[in-house]
Amino acid sequence: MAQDSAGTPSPARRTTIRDVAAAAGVSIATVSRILGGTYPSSPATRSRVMRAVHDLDYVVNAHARALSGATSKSIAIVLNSVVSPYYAHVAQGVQTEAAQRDRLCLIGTTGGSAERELATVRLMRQESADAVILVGNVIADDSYRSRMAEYAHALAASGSRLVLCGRPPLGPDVPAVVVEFDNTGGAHAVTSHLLSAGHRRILYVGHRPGYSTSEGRITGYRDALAAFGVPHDPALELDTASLARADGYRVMKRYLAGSTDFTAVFGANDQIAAGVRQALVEKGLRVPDDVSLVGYDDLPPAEDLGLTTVHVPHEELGRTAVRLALERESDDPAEPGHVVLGTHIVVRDSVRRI
Amino acid sequence: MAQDSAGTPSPARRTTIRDVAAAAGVSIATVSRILGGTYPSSPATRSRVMRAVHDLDYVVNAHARALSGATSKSIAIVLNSVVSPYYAHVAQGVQTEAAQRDRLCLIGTTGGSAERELATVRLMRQESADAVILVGNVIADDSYRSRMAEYAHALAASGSRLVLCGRPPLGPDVPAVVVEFDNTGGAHAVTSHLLSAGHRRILYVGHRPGYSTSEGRITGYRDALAAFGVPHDPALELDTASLARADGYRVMKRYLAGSTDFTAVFGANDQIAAGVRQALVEKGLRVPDDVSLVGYDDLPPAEDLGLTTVHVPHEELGRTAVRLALERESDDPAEPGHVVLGTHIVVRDSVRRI
DNA sequence: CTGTTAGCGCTTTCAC
DNA sequence: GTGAAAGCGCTAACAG
Repeated sequence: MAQDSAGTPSPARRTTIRDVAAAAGVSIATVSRILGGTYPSSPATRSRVMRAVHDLDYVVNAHARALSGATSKSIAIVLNSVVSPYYAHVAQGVQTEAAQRDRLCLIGTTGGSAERELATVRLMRQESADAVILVGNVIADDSYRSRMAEYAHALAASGSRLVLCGRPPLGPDVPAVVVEFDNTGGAHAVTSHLLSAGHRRILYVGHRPGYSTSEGRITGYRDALAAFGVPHDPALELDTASLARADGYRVMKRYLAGSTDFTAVFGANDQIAAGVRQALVEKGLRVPDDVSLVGYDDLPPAEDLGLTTVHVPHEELGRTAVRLALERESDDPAEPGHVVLGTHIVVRDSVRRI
Repeated sequence: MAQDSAGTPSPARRTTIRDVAAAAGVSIATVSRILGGTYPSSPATRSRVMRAVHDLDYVVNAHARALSGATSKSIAIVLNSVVSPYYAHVAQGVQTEAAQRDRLCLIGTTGGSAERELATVRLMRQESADAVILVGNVIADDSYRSRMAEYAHALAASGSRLVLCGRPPLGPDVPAVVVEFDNTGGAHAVTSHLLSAGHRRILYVGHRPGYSTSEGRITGYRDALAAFGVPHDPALELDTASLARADGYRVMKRYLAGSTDFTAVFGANDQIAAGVRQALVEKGLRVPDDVSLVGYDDLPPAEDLGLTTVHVPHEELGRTAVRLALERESDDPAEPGHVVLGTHIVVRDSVRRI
């Protein structure tokens, strides 16, 4: 009797190219060529092969294909978390662009831990991803810089590349491409918007010293103030530990207990602005009647709150990251590989002229 | 002169296990075993190998490893989009649990297109993912059922498995596991909450006939009404095309033009509720003073709006999906593989007793 | 304990 | 046009 005839169903074995070849009565080389596309073949053979493929519901083994030299096709994205709208939108952009270029998307989250980031990047290296895209805000200290340089070189050494999103560039000797937003410009624009409406005492809530994004935004704020000849008052700049709504609420509440010497608030992002708004409302101050409020990012809950804010093209960031990573493959490596995406202000209903 | 000595940098070749073996002066088998862990080896050899691995910054080639039989380690998740908070939270859960089990997470979005779903599932098959997790709301028609059965069998045939999240089960002959929420129970609970507060004319906004989730929720609504002896009035059930905020707004606005014969609104989800709220406010009706409002999901913007809603453990859904998929590997296949996750009501400040 | 060797499934020269 | 055969990098029997 035939082997494997007994009751135990043989543990699922994937149908291989060999099965297809046998079914079509051709060699595996022929099957490979026909499936590969660009290759001459007789219509008769071709249809027999295709029929076998269909009947057997054959799909290639991506691992075998990758191993045998065919360029692998995957983009890796590494971020803090997927639930934050900021990251989610960037991830969506990455995924969309990757799919359009017929590439698989590998995803890993780090929860902000450098250790998990390292592990994740290593994992992506194992998978030989075409590119590894790192997203997110970070303190650009020496430890960060050397870690990134390490990633960049390791990836470059195996023909992959590192893309940094919303993070500061690393220097010319590091083989990484950077895509970021114009934080300073956007912050300058909204601050000017407030200043034009007559506001002079503008609270900045949610600064996080050291974080490049934060530094960029507060610089725009200060520059705009200076441009309008408004003296800089450090007491109006409130730091927070995170950019979560709760922090905006907490810090604003505490400040309100001491002083109300301001007419407008600039939240470092929309979440902070939402928290600020809550604190104001609880204090009996209405937006925009009593206090004007602006945010940054144009993500939920900006629209729900009718918040004037700065629109940031998050999804475009993701797409650009993929595009850059892939296009630079054939490019000359002399190019800087640093792109800054513009932002624009979105006027809703949270600012009042005084 | 040596080959490859000229200017052109040889196209990045990844360092292989052979390089490590050579550097450490051992065979590749030894390297493989030492890196594999569970295997005896002399400390001396071991340290030499580890040193070489470190010096060369070697990482295994996941494709080669997968090809040579070592069980691949990846979980695929397929969803409409990552930017919707609903999907984002589920994805986060999947990713977290996958990482904990030391597995890579592949992600694909379909934008709701069946065609792209098919393509994505095929892609995941090529990658030989341990499991393919399909998330999201869907009309459970025959076309859907046969498509899922096809996926399930194809995946099962190659030792993988299909997991359906928030979708109806397929029947006992289809090798798929299902994880969903108790939509009916949650809807029953919030509706009862409104009824207990004295409301009798309760508008249900956002029904989508045919969608299993929607059917479950409206059933809970109707059952609760019946339990309180309130007659069912079909005119109070408003359909929408999607569950987007804009649809809630539009439908509510239209309804308000004709009638205001209700004291409470149940939004099919929080987004719908947010739109409803906007329409109410524009009409001069305040929440909860004039109209009570509840939602479903407990996702943003529920908290911002102080919305009483039903908390749904989205992240847990993702984790459970991974757990089920992986644990059933060794399990007996007789088990149904159908899990229903419970929900609970979250009382905030959008319901008033009358 | 360590080395040799045979594949895993596929692509790709090289012959025919 | 098509087939035969040589690897891709790794793991897992087999020897030693």
